[in-house]
Amino acid sequence: MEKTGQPTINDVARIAGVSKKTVSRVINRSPLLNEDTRKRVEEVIGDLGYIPNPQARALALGRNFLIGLVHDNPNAQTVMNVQQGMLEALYDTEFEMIVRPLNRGSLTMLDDLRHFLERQRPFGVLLMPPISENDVIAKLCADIGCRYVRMGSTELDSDEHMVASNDREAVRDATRHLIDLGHRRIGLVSGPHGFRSARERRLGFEDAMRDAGIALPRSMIADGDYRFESGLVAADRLLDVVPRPTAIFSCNDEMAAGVIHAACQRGLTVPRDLSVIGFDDTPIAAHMWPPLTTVRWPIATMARSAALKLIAGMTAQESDAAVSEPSLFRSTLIRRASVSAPAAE
Amino acid sequence: MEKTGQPTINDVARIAGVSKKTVSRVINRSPLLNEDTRKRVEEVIGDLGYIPNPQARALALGRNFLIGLVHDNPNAQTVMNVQQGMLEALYDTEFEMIVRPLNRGSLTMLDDLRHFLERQRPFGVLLMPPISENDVIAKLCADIGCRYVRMGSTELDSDEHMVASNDREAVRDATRHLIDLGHRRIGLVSGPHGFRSARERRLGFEDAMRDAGIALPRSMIADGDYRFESGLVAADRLLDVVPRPTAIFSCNDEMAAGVIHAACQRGLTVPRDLSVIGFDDTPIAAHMWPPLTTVRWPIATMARSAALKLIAGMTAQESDAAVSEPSLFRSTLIRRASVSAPAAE
DNA sequence: TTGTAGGCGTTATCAA
DNA sequence: TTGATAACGCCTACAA
Repeated sequence: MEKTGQPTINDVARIAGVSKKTVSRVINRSPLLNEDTRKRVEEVIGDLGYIPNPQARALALGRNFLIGLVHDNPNAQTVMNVQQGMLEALYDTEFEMIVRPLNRGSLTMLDDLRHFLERQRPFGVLLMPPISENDVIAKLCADIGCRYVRMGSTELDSDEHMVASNDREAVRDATRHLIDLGHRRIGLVSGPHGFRSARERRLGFEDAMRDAGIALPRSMIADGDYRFESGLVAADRLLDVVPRPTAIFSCNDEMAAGVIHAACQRGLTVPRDLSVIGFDDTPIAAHMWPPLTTVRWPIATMARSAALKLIAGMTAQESDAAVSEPSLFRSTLIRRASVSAPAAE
Repeated sequence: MEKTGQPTINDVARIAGVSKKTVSRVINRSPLLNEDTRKRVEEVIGDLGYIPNPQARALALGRNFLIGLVHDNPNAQTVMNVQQGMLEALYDTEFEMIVRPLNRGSLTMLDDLRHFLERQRPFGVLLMPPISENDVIAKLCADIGCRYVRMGSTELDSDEHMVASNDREAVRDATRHLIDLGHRRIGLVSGPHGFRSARERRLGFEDAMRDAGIALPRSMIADGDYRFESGLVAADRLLDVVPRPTAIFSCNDEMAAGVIHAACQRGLTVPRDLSVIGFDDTPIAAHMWPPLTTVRWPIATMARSAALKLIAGMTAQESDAAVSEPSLFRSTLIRRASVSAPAAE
């Protein structure tokens, strides 16, 4: 039992009257094993409550059982959803989740990541947007020899390295919903420059407006950074325009909350005076007043799928099922109370 | 350089012309080392880009460099804040954060945790409320020999194992604020049974009411579970009471959002018809309309301090500074727009 | 101040 | 189908 109190493979081998290697074979489900031997060893394992030491395995195998979540996401709920999805995939496997936030602004970001990967040598990493959009980062992972899967708003990499959503199309649909209701002056609160998702969503918005033959003056587009305050400021700008927009599409829910906040501050009523649509469908969307019409972004499902891709072929039960994890996920419009037809003028 | 491409301690030793042990001493900052030798070895380390293999160290030392975050918290923002605080403490150390959610409802929860601790053998774990309140869990950690620090709403353990906030007092102050403004019919949306924080907060509420000599009928207390929906339901019950309460204290922000939601659904205006106070000061508090008066709970700071306690004495720069991490943190009232004096009747 | 020998718990190699 | 032996990369004890 040694000093740690934990039984080791040696204890099992000795008591079962077999060699270490045989025990090892039992643990790793080797096919070439006598049934009787296996039974006997498994019994001893059960009696002793033996648990293979992950550190020792990691050393011997040259890789550990940690899946890293690398992110630099401003939205807490989004990060949590991703964590939850990952953990679902990792549940009942030998893998654990290790979280590594990165600071996009920092000059040392790349070094930080390299340092993390080289030191910790995780089995694989899940790259969250917006970091996932950076090809340099993906290349760094590849060079170091660390598996990776990127989550993104469009396909940026080969299937095995990618899980994507159809943001552009989803936003197009959402915008068309506003247009169908009769809105013509529709404002956009965009996401930050450098975010691929921001670009895709903006393109979707522009698609819909163009398709409907509606002019889109520059004054109807205000830049945001996916944070509440930026939504507030952007909405203030848009609502200053005369004539006022009758609807605003915000590139995420948090900024949409800012938009509604700004409207309330001016004494406007949503949706009577202003319709608002967000993106994400984080819990806040359903919780705010009025409940927010938004695009449901299946980020948790995507993360789960991404994690399964990462460990594909490593787990007993999944084998190649995981290889066929889907790579494209559809976002859909969730209609709630923040949208109505524009008031007659 | 071996097959992995990574240089090992052997490479460094060979090239520097010293023994492995000497290199090891350099890595671990052993005091008994010739300055020249150290310089020479460090140079080789730099040239090679050598990084000690954590798995090998973990095996040799019998412990790894993972700090676990064990939680079963319904609030995403709270969990993220804790993660952020932990990571701040772990920044620039050799420790990494590994996240382990637990399912309080599940019968296998204790086994799950035991399994996690025995398999992974984290260096230490941070226990978040509400599971941190469970003495059985703390005992399990102690028995297994895993360091732990509990975060809680009152002192549940000795200083080295505890980081606490003063919820009862903070809620007493918040409630008194309502009373001072003239409110007499004040409702309470409580937290779930079994949560120590829920109990402390409720006691604080009752303290204030009793101190002010205000009767507290059972109808003015509605049970919640810290989730939005429960706040909605609880508020509906409270607002059905005749005469209506003029203010509601909610034991967390998320439920407070539910309270405001319920009020809006009835056409009531906050704070004119109903004052609301929450607890936590999560971002949603400032983002909702009207901005929520709430109690700021310094959970990220607490988590940072807890993590520092965990690794106290393990880091070079901190040495014993971390031992003196504070154990009690004060929550304070943040006044925003969801509270006013009650309307004249 | 530095080096040698042995061990941490597991897996891989290759022979039996 | 099994087992002896040698890695894996680092650390501790003890010796020099």
